[in-house]
This record gives sequence, C-alpha cells and structure tokens, in this order.
Amino acid sequence: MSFSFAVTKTDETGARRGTLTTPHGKIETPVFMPVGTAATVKALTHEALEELGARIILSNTYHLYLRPGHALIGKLGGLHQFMSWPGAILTDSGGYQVFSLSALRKITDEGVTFRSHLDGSQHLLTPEKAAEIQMALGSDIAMVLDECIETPAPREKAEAALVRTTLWAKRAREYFLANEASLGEMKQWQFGIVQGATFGDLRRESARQILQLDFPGYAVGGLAVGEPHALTCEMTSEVTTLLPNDRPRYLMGVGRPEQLADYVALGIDMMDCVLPTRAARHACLYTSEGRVLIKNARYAEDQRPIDSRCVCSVCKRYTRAYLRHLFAAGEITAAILASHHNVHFYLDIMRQIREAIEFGNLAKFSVEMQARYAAGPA
RNA sequence: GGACGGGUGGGUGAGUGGCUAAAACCAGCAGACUGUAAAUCUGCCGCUCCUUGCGGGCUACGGAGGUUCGAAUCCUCCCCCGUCCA
Repeated sequence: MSFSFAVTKTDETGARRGTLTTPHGKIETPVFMPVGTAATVKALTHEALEELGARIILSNTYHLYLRPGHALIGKLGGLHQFMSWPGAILTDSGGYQVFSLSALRKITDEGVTFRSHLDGSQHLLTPEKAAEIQMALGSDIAMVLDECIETPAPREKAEAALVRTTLWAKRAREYFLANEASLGEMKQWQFGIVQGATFGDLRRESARQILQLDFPGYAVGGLAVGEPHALTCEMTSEVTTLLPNDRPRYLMGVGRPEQLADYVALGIDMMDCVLPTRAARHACLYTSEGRVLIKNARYAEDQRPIDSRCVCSVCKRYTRAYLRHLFAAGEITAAILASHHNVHFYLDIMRQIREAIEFGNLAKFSVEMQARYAAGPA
C-alpha cells in the first residue's frame, strides 16, 4: 500500500471528508491524532489505542533523537516495529520545541542548537538533520523543521521566522528528495509547514512560499499558542483558502473539544493535541456536557459514569466517585482510565464530525454540541 | 519514686526574645493546561469585619501565673507523652 489522499466530499462550510492512505493503513479524515511524543501515548497501551479506533498517532523527532536515539530505532527496524504500532505515525520535526524549549535553545539560519532537557548536552538540529532522523525513524509522515514562535509576536519577528521557515523547508525538501530512494520499502511523506504568526498577509505569503516546494501535504503551524480562538480560525482560513484541494491539510497542535468542528469547517483534515491526554492526567475529563474536574469534592459520592452519553469502556464500568478516589490517591490507574476516556471523547467527536459532513449538517452538529458543552456538567 | 527528652495550626515538623497568624512538606479546597522539559504547575488554606487592602479586630504554639516595651521562644508551678533507672 502506498500513499494517497482523496477528498470524497466537501460540504457548504468547506469541511472535507476524505481518506488518507498510508503504508500503515487507511485513515478517514478529518482525523484527530493522539500525541505520543516519546513513542507512547502516555498512559495508553497500543491495545487501548486500537480499541479506541486510533489509526494514526503523532510522535516526536527531538525526543526520540535524544532518547533512545534514531540510530537505535532504525537499527531495530524503524519506529513502527520498535514500538509495535501497526497504524500510521506522523512525526513532528522538533519545530515545536523551538517554541516550548525556548530557554534551552539558540536559533541561527543553520538550525537550532538545543541544550538537552535530559542531560544538558548540546545538539544542533538542522532541517536536514530533522529530515534524516525522521527517515531513520521511518514515520509515515515527516514534518519539516520550522520556527514556531510565541503569540503575540512583533511583526519583524514573525517575518524573520517566516523567512527562516521557508529557507529550512527548502533545505528539508531537497534533503528528502535527494535521499528518498534510500528509504526503500519504507515510504514516507514529507509535509511543509506554514508560519506567519497572527498576521494575515504573512500567513498568505508563507503559504505561497511553502506551496512552491510542492509537498504532498501542508500544515498550519504556530497557532493555538495562546491567541484567542477566533484569531486561530482567522489565520487558519487565510491559509486554507490558498492550499490545493487535493492535498491533506494539517492544523498543528489543536485543539479544545469544542473547537475541533470549527477547524474542520475551515477545511482542515488533520489535527493533533496533547490536551486529551495531558488534561486527563491532571484530572480534567471531557464530556458531552463540558469539562468535569474530577478531583472536585462534589464528585466524591457521584455514582454516575464520567459521561452518561459516552460508550467508552471506562464509562461502561467505572463511576465518577471511583475516578475521584484514584486521583486523590495518586494511583496510576487514574491516568490510564482518564486518558482512555478523553481520547475516546476526542475520537468520537471526530467520528461525529465525519458523519455530519456526510449528512451535510456539520454546522448544526457543531452548534448543538457546543451548546451542550458550554452548559457545563450536571 | 527518680533522671533525661518532649508537648507548635487537620497531620508530620521548623522556629529558642521583636522581621511570626508562625518555615517546609503532606492533607484539604479551587484553578490552569492546545505540534508534551507536564502523573505538572498556580492560588487559597485560624476566626471575623469592611471601603477586599502587602486593611482592621480577635484568638493561637499543653495549662496557669510571671519577667519584659515586646514571649511559641526566658522563669515558676501544674498536666500530659516517651525513654531509661529504681
């Protein structure tokens, strides 16, 4: 099985229904990708991920490069084999770490020098290196190294990051095309990333530049880093209107449950976010009626499931009172059950979104879902 | 009966004259989290009043008294607890 992407339906909002085919399976889009930075979606086994219906997960170049090392993973047959994950894998490039580890790195046109958060050692990550690492990992989709900056950022800084992101994308693309043949059976797609911070014209300019490099898929990066949701949407739409219809569009790092349909309506096909898993570990459970902060005293004797509308295996079996107890006791099972439920919730929203696009009622679905969600938990 | 050691806010436990409503940690309460340095982080945590302020009043370091301008801290007696000796 090789790569392909086909849009099977576009509704009046601009939302697309499609299929992304990879060597590791077909993925119905729009899709949400659970984040498994260090070759594991925290607190979830692959058995659980399969039960949840996850077909593609995200992992991270920077983290796997530092530990256990891409060479080791390559030697052991690539990331899929190493971690025994039969589904698809998208690897982020380390571009987000440019933002999140800003205190530990220095950027030049050459690349990013990181001081490892693990042992303080220095590492130069260049666009070529990031591509090389991801080729060794053998992920299905590799992201180019980009410069993700904070929001709000001054225009000059946004411009500089845009220029550098394009420069790096060009080098990453060249490196990839020159070495693609060495992948052999292990095919890979490389996606470009659009930057431009919160400036519409910069977003459009970045898109134009990245589009010239002819990637099989395009991502919108540098959003959902603190700016208001409306601005995230505005910037996303500036870009999606310029992207080719026949290639997947990936909005990086989003979002909250109630925001997912908005991004889909802007023509986004792929999303990822740490929120369902991180919030789960922090005792925040997402439900059809809003967030349940399960540690709250009000749930101490609550015998109901986390979400009465949810059909996940956690909601079928356990009560809020029990979950609250597990969190209070600091039990590892709390993270496992909460993560399972939250990822189910996200993937279920995506199922509903895909269905709504098929039936042409995404807007209605979104309004109803958000109204119920905003009302808050009983 | 005697000798030491000790009794501090819900818990553990710092503090040996003013900077102490009293460290720190835990528990408790609430909040944050968006391409994961995150099973993390932040705030509150004696009572009370208001104009909610690095505001006022009250109560508080086993008990009672005392010394001092000022005491959780020093002194006296008493009550408890622990260890050891008879």
